[in-house]
Amino acid sequence: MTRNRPAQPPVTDEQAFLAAYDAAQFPHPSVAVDVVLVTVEGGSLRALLAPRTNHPHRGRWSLPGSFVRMDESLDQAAQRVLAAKAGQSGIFLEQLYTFGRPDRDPRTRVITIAYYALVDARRLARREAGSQADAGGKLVTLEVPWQGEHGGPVRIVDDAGRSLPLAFDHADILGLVVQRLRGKLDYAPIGFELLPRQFTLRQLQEIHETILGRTLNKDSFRRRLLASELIVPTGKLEQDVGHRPAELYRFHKPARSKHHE
Amino acid sequence: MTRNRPAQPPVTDEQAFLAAYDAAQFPHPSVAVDVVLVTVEGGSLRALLAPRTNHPHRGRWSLPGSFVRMDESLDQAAQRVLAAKAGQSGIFLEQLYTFGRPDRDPRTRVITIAYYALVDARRLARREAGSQADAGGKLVTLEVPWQGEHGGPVRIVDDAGRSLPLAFDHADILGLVVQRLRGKLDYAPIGFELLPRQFTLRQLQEIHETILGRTLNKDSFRRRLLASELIVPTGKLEQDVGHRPAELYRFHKPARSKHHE
DNA sequence: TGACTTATATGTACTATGCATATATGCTTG
DNA sequence: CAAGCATATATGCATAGTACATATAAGTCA
Repeated sequence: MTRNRPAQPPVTDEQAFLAAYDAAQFPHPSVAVDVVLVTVEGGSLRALLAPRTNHPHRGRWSLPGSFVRMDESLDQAAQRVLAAKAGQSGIFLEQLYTFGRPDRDPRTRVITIAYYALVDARRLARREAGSQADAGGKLVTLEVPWQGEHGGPVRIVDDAGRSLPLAFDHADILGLVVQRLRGKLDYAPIGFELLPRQFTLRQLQEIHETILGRTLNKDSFRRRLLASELIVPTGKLEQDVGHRPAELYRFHKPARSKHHE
Repeated sequence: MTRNRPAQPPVTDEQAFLAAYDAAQFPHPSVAVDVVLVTVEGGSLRALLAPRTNHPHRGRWSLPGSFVRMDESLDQAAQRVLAAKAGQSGIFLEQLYTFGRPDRDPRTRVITIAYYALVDARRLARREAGSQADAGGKLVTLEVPWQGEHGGPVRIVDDAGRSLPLAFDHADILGLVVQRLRGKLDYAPIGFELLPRQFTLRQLQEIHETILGRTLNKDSFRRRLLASELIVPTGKLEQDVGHRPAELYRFHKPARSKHHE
């Protein structure tokens, strides 16, 4: 260990340090999860946020989150937040990235594991109307000021088009969600998570276009999806559309499985 | 700091809970970083691990890691580990995933943010010989028992081909590294990180084939790389190869930038 | 019934890729 | 020093995927 380190504990051998480690003698950071609940509505990406009612960053908008309890996994903590703040369960939820700048929360050191969740807009609206589990949360529109997978923070605007201030580093978290969605879209079946069980190809294409922030070629999109065997036709047609109705499809999960923690 | 909480705090409103939150009254998990230092050598993926000398999982092999200090970022903690355990700095280092199963460490709750680092095998060998910063760490070979991006844990074997036992959930961490590398390889310039500054196309192809675990078409690989403008010819040729020498190229960083925390 | 709108199908040019073949070049060996 | 060797580099061609254009089908609505 040639590196000169500050006065910190005299660690000459890290293995010995780990063995002698006493949870009570060393300051621990707080650990939280923040969840970005994403949906697509009216050609826009939308996320659930709430204005802060207390001290740091009062009035600025922040993501639903919670500290991680000692007896739950990170995934369980994120599911708990999702259930408490949005009344949602059983939906797509995946770890995004862990944010840990020492000064990201002025009160104390808080490391947060960010998650993102995807849900059909209609289902979210139904649930939100049924119970008031939202606790002040609102769906706001995401404005992405960059193209492709360049990355960077995003802005949020309310339904009147006014820009809203964001708390902590939540603009970065939202930006990374968009970057991740754009990157995963063409190799992972995530578009389906934002639609009802049955949907038309046009609806799926609009989901993709909204996420990517650009238009797609209709024929190529059709052929690619139909050839992918990710979707199967139901034989049913959409109803009450004022023109020739399109066939309804449903998602057919691929055979290969993911494996994580 | 009490370990077991009496009754869970009466959380009816999460905002109020956050405001009333006192860092000292609530048990915090320990937070660590683990670093997977990856290199490619002799057609195999290799990673730096060390046998544990103490209590839990004594004798099993584990990744270099450290607890996160209160005044450093997660990236800084990972860099510190890399410098202390491998004598490496200024190399590619990126966050992988955060592992937090409550029982992943039998001593206490430890949440670990896993990083992976990529380095040229020759550079690693040079540095390792120069200083003995390794502290018991050894390069072991990764055996990947799955194809493509299917995912799953991996095995490690020593230079004699013997399988070695892994500590904690480190088999999962290593597996996710391989999965991530395979996924990123064809859209992110990571192959170059495993080569010296100047390299031949053949060398780069061997890096890709080792990571992907399958052979690639030589001509397609050539054309795709040359068309990508990620590499520029140096005009120099490789030396002492016993056959016609190939031209040496160097990596030319693309204009677009990444943006993270 | 016919106009309208969108879905669905077909055709064509272009591009990327896999595969095969031909040529170039530094090194090795007799 | 010349011939052979091994690999690099270049070229040609068939195939697959995609962008773009056009044609046909099928519901709705006046």
